[in-house]
Amino acid sequence: MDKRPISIAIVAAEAGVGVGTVSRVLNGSDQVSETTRIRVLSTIERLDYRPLRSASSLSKGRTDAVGILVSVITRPSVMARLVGVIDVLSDAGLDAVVFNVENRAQLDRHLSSIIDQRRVDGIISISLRIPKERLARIRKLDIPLVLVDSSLPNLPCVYIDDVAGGKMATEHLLSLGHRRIGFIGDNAHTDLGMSASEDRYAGYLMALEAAGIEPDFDLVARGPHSSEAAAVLTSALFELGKHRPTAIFASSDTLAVGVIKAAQQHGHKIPDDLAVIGFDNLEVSSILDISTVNQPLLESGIKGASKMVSLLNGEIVKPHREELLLDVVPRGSSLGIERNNSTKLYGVVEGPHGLQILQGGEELVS
Amino acid sequence: MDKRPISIAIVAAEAGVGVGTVSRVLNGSDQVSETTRIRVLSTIERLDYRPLRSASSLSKGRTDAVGILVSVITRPSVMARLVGVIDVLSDAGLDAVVFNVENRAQLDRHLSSIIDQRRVDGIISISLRIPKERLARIRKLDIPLVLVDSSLPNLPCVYIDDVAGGKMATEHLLSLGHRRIGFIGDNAHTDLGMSASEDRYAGYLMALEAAGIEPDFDLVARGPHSSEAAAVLTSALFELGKHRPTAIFASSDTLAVGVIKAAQQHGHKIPDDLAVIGFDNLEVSSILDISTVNQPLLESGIKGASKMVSLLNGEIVKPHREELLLDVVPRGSSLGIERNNSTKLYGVVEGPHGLQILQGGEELVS
DNA sequence: GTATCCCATGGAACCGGTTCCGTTTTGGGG
DNA sequence: CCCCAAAACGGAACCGGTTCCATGGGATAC
Repeated sequence: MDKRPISIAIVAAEAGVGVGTVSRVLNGSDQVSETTRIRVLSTIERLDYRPLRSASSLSKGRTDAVGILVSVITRPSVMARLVGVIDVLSDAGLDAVVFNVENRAQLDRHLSSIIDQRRVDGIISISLRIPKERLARIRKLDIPLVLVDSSLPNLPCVYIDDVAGGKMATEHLLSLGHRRIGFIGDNAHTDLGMSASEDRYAGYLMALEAAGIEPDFDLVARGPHSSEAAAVLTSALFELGKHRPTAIFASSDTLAVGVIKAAQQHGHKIPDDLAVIGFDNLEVSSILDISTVNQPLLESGIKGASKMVSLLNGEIVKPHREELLLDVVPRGSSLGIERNNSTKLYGVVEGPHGLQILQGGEELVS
Repeated sequence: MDKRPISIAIVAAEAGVGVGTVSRVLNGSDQVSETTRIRVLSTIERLDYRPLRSASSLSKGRTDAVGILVSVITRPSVMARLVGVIDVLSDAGLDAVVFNVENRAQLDRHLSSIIDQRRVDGIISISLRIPKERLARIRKLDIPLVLVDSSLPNLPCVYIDDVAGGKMATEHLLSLGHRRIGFIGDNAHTDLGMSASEDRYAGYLMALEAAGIEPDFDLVARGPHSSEAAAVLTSALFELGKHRPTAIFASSDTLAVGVIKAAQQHGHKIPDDLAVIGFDNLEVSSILDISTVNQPLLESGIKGASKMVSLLNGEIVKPHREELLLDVVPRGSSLGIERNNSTKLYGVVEGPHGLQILQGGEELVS
């Protein structure tokens, strides 16, 4: 029995060639004759040789891995971006090393570990604000950095205009005739710098002002990013009695779900007694028929990761900073038109054991 | 300007010590005098030296990284497990390299890349069935492998008894007096081997049989894993008229959401006209008050990753194979008792700009 | 004072690929 | 058949840490 795993030297000896040749075969160099290539490949096969990634990394001077810093990964919106990032990196042959960041301490810890251990070739930050001093260091060390869902000068990034989005959402409610419009958002996350909710709030205020409406801070409420919290806040708003809002802009769909749930518990009809619009266009808002502001989540991940791939290939990143567009998706929670939006998408057939909807695309292959 | 990054040799020369000593300082060996340690550390600081992970990996013979194979990452249940895994690995100083698997081809591609490039020290598989031939290879090569949400003989794994869970869910509906109980589940994913839905279906059949009820396959429907699909299937079941089910067991909460939505669209009251129970106890089922079977998702990830950490440390994995327990969480969708479950968890206070719920735990630190 | 032991230390060998440079082989033209 | 350019190839040097072994020096014991 061979004690140590097969190395390139053993393969070379066994195939009767030099180590350089084996390496060239492995890396698809065209400096190898067809005969030799076949001989080497068959030897590799026979010995079951598996090159060691870290050795390759050491000589090549790169890890072929990208660190992904993710703010509170469980949020569906963050999740969708992450999926986009991972898919693109995989296709480019890059490892996706994921770091979950839930508070400032973790952010610092992971950042310094990434930077100081030189374990990855670049960093993609999702929905996070990198602290100034870390940023300076990353820049000085020339570590490729791409921001997804945030924006900083002179850095490649993919972002949206949350202020404009908040304005659009509020204008949608205004256009339906509402004047007492409430806002429910996240607590300001000063530690992680996730300012989306506050930015959307700013847009909300702008829209009100443009409509000549004095903002009523009794209609504004903030809490943790959960449906439950939003439900509680909404209940509190209902205690205003006849001064309660006739419409609510929730700074994310997750919150909108809670708003609607609370309204129903109080016996209020959606949207007649309370119109609701959310933000993000999560899957849940589609099924629950919640109006929302659509933002391209998956696409933001895809575009961000593509920029990283370009950076690592030494190519020029085409649109260095890229703003993705938003659009209002009006649904039943504000319009009151129950749209039977799904029925025609699927064909129900008789299966061997009951009804069945066949999957589309690749799933059919199996 | 120094062209090349600082190496350990430069640090050693600058500090007037040998490379061995610097390495010992870096690795916290106690074979270094305090004076020397301080001098080396200050030199490291001064030169801004950052050790290269891949070089260390090469000498040490390990990567300190773990590959995580994740089946369709976007599913909330899978997501929760992943979070648990990542957190534990991070704490153990291990990199989490995530591979998203959406079909059989991807599974094969990622597996062979992981195995053949020796890029990670171990593999954690979440909700996937590893193909037999790959498994044999992994075993032969002695690559540590831990299964989360699946089970195979002689492998460390964390799993649940889906059959028992399906039985529990169905028994819950039976205990409420229902006799015409429908089942809505996923299409069988033979390619990825995610058998949870079918296993739960088996439990459903067992419970019916135990209750002396002949299964009615007209009440059984399968489709893609989405609320929309479940809604369509539910609508189809309603077309049975007076033969329609009085209760439905949905093999996951995501599907249950669609079931409820469809019922409401048809003007049916939950749970009076239709009782519903889901599976997984996702966040959404809590806010929408959906009865469900709780399984410890986060915990499964935590336990699975812990086993991996033990394996890599050469320790004995305590419970080699671990079954996590399930329990029925009865909620309004089957019982009809609207539980006002959230209100008392939060304290609403007057904030500077409207109402506010303060975050709990670590968020308060900032 | 000297023998002994142990702790601290320097540094060479090593991990397993990649790359460059020098040499050999090949192939085609004269 | 010979010559020369180009292609194919071998292998040493190198990437930057870790580890083991040999060595030096200080403390302790006698």
